[in-house]
Parts: sequence; C-alpha cells; structure tokens
Amino acid sequence: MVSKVNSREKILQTASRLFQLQGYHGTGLNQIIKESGLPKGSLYHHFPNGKEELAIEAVQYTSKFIEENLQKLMNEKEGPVEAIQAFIRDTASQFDNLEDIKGIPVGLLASETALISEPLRNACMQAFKNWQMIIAKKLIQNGYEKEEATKKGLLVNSMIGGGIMHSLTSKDKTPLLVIMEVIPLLIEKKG
Amino acid sequence: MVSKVNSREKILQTASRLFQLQGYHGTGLNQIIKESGLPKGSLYHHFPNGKEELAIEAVQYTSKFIEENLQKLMNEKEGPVEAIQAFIRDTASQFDNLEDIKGIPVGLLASETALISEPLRNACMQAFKNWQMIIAKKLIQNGYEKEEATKKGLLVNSMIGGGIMHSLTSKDKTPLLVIMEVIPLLIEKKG
DNA sequence: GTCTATATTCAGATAGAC
DNA sequence: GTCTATCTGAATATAGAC
Repeated sequence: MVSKVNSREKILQTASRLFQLQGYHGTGLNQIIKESGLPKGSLYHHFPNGKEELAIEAVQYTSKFIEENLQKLMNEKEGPVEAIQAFIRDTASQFDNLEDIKGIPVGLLASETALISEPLRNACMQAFKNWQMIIAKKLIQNGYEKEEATKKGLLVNSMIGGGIMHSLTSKDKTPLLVIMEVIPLLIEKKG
Repeated sequence: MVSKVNSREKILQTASRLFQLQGYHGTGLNQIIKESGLPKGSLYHHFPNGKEELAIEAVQYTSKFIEENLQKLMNEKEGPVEAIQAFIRDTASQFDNLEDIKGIPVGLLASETALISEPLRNACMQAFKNWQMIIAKKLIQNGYEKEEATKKGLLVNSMIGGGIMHSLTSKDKTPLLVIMEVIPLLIEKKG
C-alpha cells in the first residue's frame, strides 16, 4: 500500500523532530500520533516494540539527514576548514529566528538514554561515528594521517554538540560562532 | 529545627544528582523522595511550587559545587591552560569506572528545558555564565583583554559540555581527553 | 510541622471492533 | 489491516490525619 510507506515515513519524520526538540522522556507517543495525524494503532503496527524501537529509527532518520548535509558541504568546499565552518554556520543560522530551532541532532536523546538503554545509546553512538568519519575522510583527502584525522573528527563533533547545547540554552548563536572561529586553529593546513 | 535544614539539604543533594544523571523528565519526584528517604510532604513543604522550583534550586546547588572546584583549580595552578586541563582531566576521570558517572553538570537539564521553562533556562544559563566568568577572570589575570577572555571562557565551556556529552554516549573518556589536548592551541600565552 | 493516603492526569501499551 | 476504546501504572500534586 502507498499509505503504508507514507504512514511510516510520516511517523518517523514527526518523531525525529520532536525527539530532537523535546528529548526522549519529554516526547509522548500521544503527541507524535496527534501531530502526525495518524492513529495509535498505526504506530504500533509499524513499530511493534513501541517507543524505544521508534526512537532508534528516529535517531537513524535524523543521522542520515545530517550525514547528507555534511557530505554535501564536504564535496562543495575545497578544504576541510571551509566545509566545517560552513556546516557550523548553517547550524548556527537556525538561532536567527527562535521559531526555527530544530533541536540537538541526537545529543539530547543520547544524554538522556546513554545510561538506561543500550540499543538507543548504540544508535546515537553510531550516528556520532558516521559524522566523525565524514569529517575524517575529508581530512585524509587533504593530507592528514588517518589517526590524526579520526581524532580531529571526534574533536569537531564534540565541539559542535557542546556549541548547540549552549546556543540552545542562551537562545543565541554566539557559542556556535565562537567555535566556528577557532576551527582554523585546530585544523591546520597540511602538505 | 535541625531536621528542617537537613531535610532540605538532603532533598537538594539527591535531586541534583538524579537530575544530572537522568534529566528533568527522566527523574520523578517519587524517586527523589524514595532515595532521599524523606516523605513527599517534606518535599512540598520545602519546595511548595513543586518540581520546577526544586529543579531550579538543584541547578544552583550543582552550579555552586562546580564553581568551587573550578575556582580551586584556578587558584592552585599557575597558568590558565594548566588549570583548565586539570579540570577536564578531573571530569574525564569519572569515566574510568562506569559506576562513577555523575552525569552532565546541568547540560542535559538545560537542553531539555530551554524551550519549555524560562525560569529553568535562566538558572542553567546563569550556571554557564558563572563558570565562564571564573575562567575569564583567570585569563585576564594572565594578560588577556576582557573581551577575548570572555569569548575564550565561553568556548572552553561549550567544548567541555560537548565533550561530556560524547564521553557519556560512548562511555569512554577519549572525547574529553582530545579536548584537553587542544586547549594549549586555543589559550596561547600572553605577555 | 511531619508524614500518609488519595486525587487526578497522562504516560505507554493493548484488545478488539469493523 | 485500520482505527477506536480501554487498561494499567506512574507522574505531579493535594488534602488532611496526627
């Protein structure tokens, strides 16, 4: 059925948005079905194992979206510094209008569930690793050794996560912009 | 009454720990009273406005604790780089034994509530600002201009927040240690 | 003033009508 | 197979006994 794939996609889309904004415990299944316009039976049809299963798939859904954006910038920009700075600038721009805030890609959910759900923790960790790898690959293409590139990928990832957290709390993009500014100090030119 | 101040302190202590570990929505008042060993009436006696009021005070309680630790390191160490690195090393050490994980000082709660509670958001923002100021003050003492020092304080703060988040998710202190390593690149010597 | 028992709402989940 | 009505437990909060 066409309606079936659309229902599933619709639920994932809504769930991903709400989990990013409100977190795992802050988002109820009732809210997800209400905003997606689908009945509760549909949710449990597509995700028979309930909330945890839905959250894992929502994390992967969010992760893919970020991966595509990040990869696109890596392809467009000449060097890694420009690409990373462009990504941070795009992320920061959502704080220009407070209604545009999209949440923390998966960091909020990760922090909430790291100690209570191994499957969810693993899903979040995988998302982090994928983003890290995209950054590292670009660095390797630009003359970095693999080990150093991996480390810098982790560093940039952590910094952005913290920057979003602080920008969200202060409702001000300055924390992200300050991080963007120091990227050249951390990612020096090679070759 | 002696029991009164002790009850209040006991509740705050328990609540601070649980909010850091489990977040705002993940921590129930029932759990707080159960672990603190006090009846629910006592909680509502000391915090008549309920969970939100308790969380605000818990954030301030946590913040003070961090402030003291941070200030102590600033006093002990000669330069800001050493002091900041020592703070990150201490923070990272809690990931040596997974049972020792103490949570995210206020970052999890901040991320959860930034969009739903202005009083809580302000309490978290104030905590961030206090830590930022302690770092900035040390930098000024070491030759930094005020504006630059404030900016670096924000930067270090954001990085540590992201580092804790990633270390928590990966149950591995590496993210924090990588951040610790690059501090000298960001805080250069002055004068 | 300290504590217990209860009210009320809403969460996640399910059973069953159609 | 799709959707509705409902179950069960836990959440915050309150009322009132002692």
